[in-house]
Amino acid sequence: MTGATTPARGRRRSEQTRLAILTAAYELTTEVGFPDLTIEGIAARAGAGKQTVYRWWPTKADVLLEALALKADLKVSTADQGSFDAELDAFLRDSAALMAFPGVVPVLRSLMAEAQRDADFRRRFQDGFLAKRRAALETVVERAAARGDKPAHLTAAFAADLVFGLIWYRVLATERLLGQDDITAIRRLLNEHPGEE
Amino acid sequence: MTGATTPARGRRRSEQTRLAILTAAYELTTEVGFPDLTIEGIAARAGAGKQTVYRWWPTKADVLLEALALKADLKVSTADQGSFDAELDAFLRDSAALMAFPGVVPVLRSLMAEAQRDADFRRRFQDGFLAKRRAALETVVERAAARGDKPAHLTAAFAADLVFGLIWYRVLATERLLGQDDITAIRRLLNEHPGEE
DNA sequence: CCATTATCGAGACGTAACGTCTAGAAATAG
DNA sequence: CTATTTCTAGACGTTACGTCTCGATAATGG
Repeated sequence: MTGATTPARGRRRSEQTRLAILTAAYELTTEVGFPDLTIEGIAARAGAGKQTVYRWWPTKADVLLEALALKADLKVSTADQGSFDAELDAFLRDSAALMAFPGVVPVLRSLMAEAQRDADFRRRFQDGFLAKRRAALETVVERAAARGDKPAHLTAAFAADLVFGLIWYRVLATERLLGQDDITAIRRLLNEHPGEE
Repeated sequence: MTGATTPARGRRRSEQTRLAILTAAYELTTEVGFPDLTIEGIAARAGAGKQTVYRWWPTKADVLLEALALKADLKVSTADQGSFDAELDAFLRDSAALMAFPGVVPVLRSLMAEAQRDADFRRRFQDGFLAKRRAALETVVERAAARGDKPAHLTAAFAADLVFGLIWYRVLATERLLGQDDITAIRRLLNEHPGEE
């Protein structure tokens, strides 16, 4: 039913308008903050009609979620680097780099906050962002397991909970960002081998 | 100036009304959710005037923060148990128990979300909740250090980031709560000793 | 080349909650 | 009894919401 059907006739969606809306949303968020961000404001700044925004995005948070992908480099390194530790290091550096993008941290805060308020957006945020990041890190751990490189007792899911937990807690509850010392500490922690088994 | 002065004359603040407001806020949140929670609704349910709520609390989130302390047992065990591992276990069990209180998880989500939107509340939430929890866990780690019980390379601050990171990430980004297996995994991870130094 | 269809910008509309403010009753202290 | 403070109750203007209407603009199909 809802397949990739119907090229359809009629006027096509304007890519230029789409980009203008995403850019306006991202910039406005850094200027006035997410709570004072309004669909009306986004449309006005983008030179678009309010209806145009409502047609394509259900909420302002969804606009911002898509704008994030446009503004920041969301690529994470999962390439085989030979060892678990090297791939973990690459992953952590990429994550730190992402959050160094101007405006990314406030946007991440806003999106996670909105995910607590709106159950529908929560699902879209999970699928469109959180799950992808998790999958990347879990890939690294699972490859380590296949290689016989993985510390005992460390599951992919638990490793992801730990790493993303640390990152998100820093973002949401503190002012400290992920630094080189943190990366070192995480690598040391996840690479330790208990004597047993 | 703003000391603990002035017993003052005039009518005293009604403790009964205060409790009615806190209870109403807590119950309403579980019923309609934080976004649809309104000061008007709280006042109406409590049989209080809107002005009475505004007089004592700056935002609805502050009402809920105080209601949380009223409804849930916020005590965390930091008593000396002889070993780092035993105290860590007690702390984690207490944390899991707190979140098993009915309604606590949704309230925690709402408060953390609100802390992202309102910088002033963010500070009050830090001081009135987050910092206290951190201090409890850091006490445990520091006592372990004094005892010579603490794993090398583990700082109190980093341990707190890890543990609270895991807990909060679970609450905010997943549906899984802290279980016995998680407690076991954390204890194992934080008690491992690298060979060096 | 014309009818059809979908998108576009612009803005009017009723609704809902906001936070402030006023008013009079109730409680407490000197 | 007088001054002071909190209490419930509700009116008030403001603001953004999401929906809806409108005429214009593009793209397709016959």
